[in-house]
Amino acid sequence: MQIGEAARRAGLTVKTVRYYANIGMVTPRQNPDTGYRDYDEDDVAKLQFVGKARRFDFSVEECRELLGLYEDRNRPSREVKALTLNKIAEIDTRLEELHSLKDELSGLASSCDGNHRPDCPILNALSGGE
Amino acid sequence: MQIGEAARRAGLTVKTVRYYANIGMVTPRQNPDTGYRDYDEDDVAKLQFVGKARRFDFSVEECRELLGLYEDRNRPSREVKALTLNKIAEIDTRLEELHSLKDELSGLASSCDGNHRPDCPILNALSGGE
DNA sequence: ATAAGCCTTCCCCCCAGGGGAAGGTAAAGG
DNA sequence: CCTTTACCTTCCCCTGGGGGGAAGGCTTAT
Repeated sequence: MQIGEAARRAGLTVKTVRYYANIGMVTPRQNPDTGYRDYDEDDVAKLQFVGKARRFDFSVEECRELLGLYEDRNRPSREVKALTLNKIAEIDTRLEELHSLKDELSGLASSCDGNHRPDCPILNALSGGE
Repeated sequence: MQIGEAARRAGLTVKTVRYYANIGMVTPRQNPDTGYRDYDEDDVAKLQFVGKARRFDFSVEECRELLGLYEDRNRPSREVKALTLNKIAEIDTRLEELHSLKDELSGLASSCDGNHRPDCPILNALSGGE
């Protein structure tokens, strides 16, 4: 099938699918007559796989790794689990950062009247010494 | 003072300070003899302000806006508070996304034995139809 | 004289594609 | 048979927020 239908079936944009072909992640055959990319069911399955992994916040490089494991029928599940736990740890770190950021901003916002007068504790905090 | 000391005092890199000059955010005078950028105390204060706002996850464009409010001695604090509440809402959204992402990944990870055998529920979930 | 330590502009790099131009191809309708 | 429409191709520039480094210029200290 052509790239448009493959993209539709995988729930991705044509641009994205073409990008994955360019970086060698999902490489379809090429129709020698038209020069068009020619996707089969296997390619679509890989595109769906990558699309889903991306939605799980795996980077493109991590997706490439997962795809390698996915295609290797004999790899130990340990490797996949390690990647997943790693990703969870990253998410945890980011969650903590965002939590403390939110706490600080919330503190500032609640100390600011938000009225028509120019005095503003938020700006004072931003301009104050570290 | 030269850019190096201004950067040091603001806790930023020279590259960053030069970037802020290029995009017109903090624009020092220019020494006509050497062509070097020439920062005064006011510039350093602005750099510190922007550096701090960046650490609070404000984008460069938002920093520019905050800086404008900071320099306007008569603006209502309302405007600053609105920007801050907006940023808090963004952070909340991202927090929710990351939380549900973590829940899903954690569920997958706990269902995977992580042993030497190839069967892996994580990959099955990623390849399963959405 | 030369090395160190500043500064300048200029250009390419990251990520994960998006937007759009210029041009080839295929199928359907008039 | 011709045209419109809907595909597809490659190519290049754009995003954010700078980082890395080249090539070159200026003082100052040794």
